[in-house]
Amino acid sequence: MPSDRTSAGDPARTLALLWRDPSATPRRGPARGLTVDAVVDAAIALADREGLDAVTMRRVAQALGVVPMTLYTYVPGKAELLDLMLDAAYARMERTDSTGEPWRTRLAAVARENQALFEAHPWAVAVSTLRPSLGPGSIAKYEHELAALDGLGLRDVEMDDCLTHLLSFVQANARAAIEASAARAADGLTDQHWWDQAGPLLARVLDPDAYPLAVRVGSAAGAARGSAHDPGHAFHFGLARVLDGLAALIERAGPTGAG
Amino acid sequence: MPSDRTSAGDPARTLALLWRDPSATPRRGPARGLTVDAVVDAAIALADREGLDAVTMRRVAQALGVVPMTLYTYVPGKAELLDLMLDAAYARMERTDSTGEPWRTRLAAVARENQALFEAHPWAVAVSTLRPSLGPGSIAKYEHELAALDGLGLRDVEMDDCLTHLLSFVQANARAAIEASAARAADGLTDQHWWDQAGPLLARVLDPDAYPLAVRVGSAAGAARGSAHDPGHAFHFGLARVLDGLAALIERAGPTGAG
DNA sequence: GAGTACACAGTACATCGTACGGAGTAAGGA
DNA sequence: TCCTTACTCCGTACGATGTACTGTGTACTC
Repeated sequence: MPSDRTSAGDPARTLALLWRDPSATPRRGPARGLTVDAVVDAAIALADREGLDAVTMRRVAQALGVVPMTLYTYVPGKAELLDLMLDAAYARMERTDSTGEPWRTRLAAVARENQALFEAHPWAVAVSTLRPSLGPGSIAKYEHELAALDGLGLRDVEMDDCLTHLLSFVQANARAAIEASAARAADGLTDQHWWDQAGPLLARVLDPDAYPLAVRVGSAAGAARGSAHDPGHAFHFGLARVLDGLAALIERAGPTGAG
Repeated sequence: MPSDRTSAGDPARTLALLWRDPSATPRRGPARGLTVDAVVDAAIALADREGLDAVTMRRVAQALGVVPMTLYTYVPGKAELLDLMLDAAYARMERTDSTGEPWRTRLAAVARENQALFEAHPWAVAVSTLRPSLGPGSIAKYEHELAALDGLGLRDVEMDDCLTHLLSFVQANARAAIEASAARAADGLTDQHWWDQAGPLLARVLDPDAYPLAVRVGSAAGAARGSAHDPGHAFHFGLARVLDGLAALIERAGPTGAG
């Protein structure tokens, strides 16, 4: 499988595809039986239902009733298909209008929108690169999210820095949540079963004298996660920290439109 | 390729392997020609030199002068090999002693150690799950890093929260840096070349009236990144934000050992 | 000394992305 | 009008992956 997630192909071609540029649709030959959107939608549906691993050219083609190679007349390769999927997901994100709200409320809304994206489309965190692919979805999302940082007295570069910082937190948090639930699902082990298996060795090897903090804090954290605990705890905690961290910058910049 | 990065195998077996438990080494039969460490080291060397994609069972075996299937007498599967690689990398991290320093200095040191890990072993960000696999390397790392948060008046769970928050920032930052440089290397395009190709369409489609903030801020950010600019800018910016965010929590908790 | 548990090799299979070539179709220029 | 050309769609095929399975020979245990 030569070069999967590299997107090394002609960037102009990929951009034209992302923007559905007419130059990308042919003028001659038989009518097409499908559309790029149909391919992308089928791939997204598959990824939503069965995860990113299920998105193979064969399975997507099967869902559309065509033979695998047919997809290549719509899309240069799988990497570009993934780019298109992500941009489509971006384009369809809900964008709450929070103009007039204080900046913390606005940024919290942005964070929650992105969290919702990753909750609805867990595959998006694996595809997302944080380097926007400059499709219409990315740009619309970027524009919307920058609005939450506008009028705070930040310089342009700082606005981008702050947004990147916020989004990278949400993505890291989503990634952790997804991997945790994937690990739980992969080995169909209940926590009890897991401890029965791993406990004896762990108890022998995790010497509280050698690792006092790790054992104490680790078991406290494990107990907190394991018991009936707010599942979105890490998100709330982290978001509060991120906003506090930005506050030091924003409130120094000048409360022009801070509300 | 059934089930790659799932680590679904027997957790006890994996743990025994991580801790090099004697129960994992056999008592009968011919002497082994290799060791688990030799396999892990070969895999790490390969990953360091050619990236994680080059780490295939065949290539690792080749580097060791054995046939691919031989590796399976040392390691249950590839997923476990990756776990072992990560834990070995954790174990070998430099751990600067910063006791006595103020907490910001201590946490900054932790952040830099992790950044150095990802710089030396870029594959580690792809393997790392933020859910520690409980190997000796993970535990030693956890113990060391918790020490930077000890004596600040934080509850145990908060210590874990803060550390997770800090590490997840470093990892997200490293991921972005790696993907950026990978994208630059993948298509051997210079930035100039890229703009020649993509510029015309982009100029036509990125209407400043439709996306005023995106165009303005995006080009400012792009110019800042493109020109002679501190390459670690995002790290410094983000770290400062993270520490400011934790400060609100830590300094409220009580400056017991804040220095 | 017998039986067992193991190391190591070789072959084989399912799965992946996609290169390649052929058959048929519709638009553009003569 | 017809031929060329550009295109769609299909089928086959290739190299690569992780690893299950099946020997064959070795060294420890009783």
